[in-house]
Amino acid sequence: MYKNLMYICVSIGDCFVSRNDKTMKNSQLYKGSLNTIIMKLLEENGKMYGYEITQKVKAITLGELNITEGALYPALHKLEAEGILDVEMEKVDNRMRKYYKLTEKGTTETVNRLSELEDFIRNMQSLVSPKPNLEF
Amino acid sequence: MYKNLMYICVSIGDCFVSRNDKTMKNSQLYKGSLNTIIMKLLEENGKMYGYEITQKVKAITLGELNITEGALYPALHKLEAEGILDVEMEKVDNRMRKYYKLTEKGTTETVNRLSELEDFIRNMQSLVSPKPNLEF
DNA sequence: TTTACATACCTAATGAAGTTATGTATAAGA
DNA sequence: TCTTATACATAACTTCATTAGGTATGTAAA
Repeated sequence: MYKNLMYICVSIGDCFVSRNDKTMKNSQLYKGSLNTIIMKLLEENGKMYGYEITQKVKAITLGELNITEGALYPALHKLEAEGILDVEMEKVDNRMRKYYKLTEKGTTETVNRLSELEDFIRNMQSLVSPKPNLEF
Repeated sequence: MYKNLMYICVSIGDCFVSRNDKTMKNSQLYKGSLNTIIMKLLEENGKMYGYEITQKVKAITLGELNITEGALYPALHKLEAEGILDVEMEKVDNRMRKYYKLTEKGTTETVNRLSELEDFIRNMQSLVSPKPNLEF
């Protein structure tokens, strides 16, 4: 219902939806997973630019996860500074794009991150699933 | 290998492992999941005290996730302040224990949190699994 | 018997990651 | 022309967890 707030209040009158739909809140659970997501997408797609990443994530999660630009760009810069990502500027339709791709180090590191994610998911499922009795 | 550092340096000489094994680092991925974990454990076990929660989590995850006390106790206090948890003091073997259990509100909220966790896991799996071609 | 370890609670300073709210700029469409 | 979409960026703030302590009792080893 939150998702429809914009449309509702537009029909009533003015609405302070500055530029994007800020009514969509990501769950706390996504905290800490951004780098892994970025690296995995780059591993899969070769090279991507920031805006493309936000759109791809939104599409794959059917709108449930919206990467904020304030989180994404600093994250990309940090990964670049750490030598995980390489950057390459390109001008498309008079607009600047910064394409990111994994370095060799980044590719190796991505394998580790994905393995950590697997462990994490497995552990969370152990914690929340009505597990078979351990005292057995 | 990090896990064995304590034993290695003890065999060499002095080692600054103050009180617990501080060499165990949890992945960034766990950030944001602590409240959900606490609430689910309480839903399952009725009532638990703080130390018990840390041990239970360590056991279930086979030592992979270690809740730090600096994270746990503030989290419990916050959940209590929000009316999610009720507290009950009990003295056992001359040691004080604070047993926590879900309030009615807490029980309702736990259902939401678990549903969020399911969505989160599903979305993360969509993002990282070599998914079937969406352009098909 | 003193030292260490386990149990059991607590908090303060710091760090890391994300949100919110902006700023800048071009292109497309109503 | 005004809005929306594309495309980058950062600064202030919040939240969560880590690090690093403090207090106290019980038990086992040195």
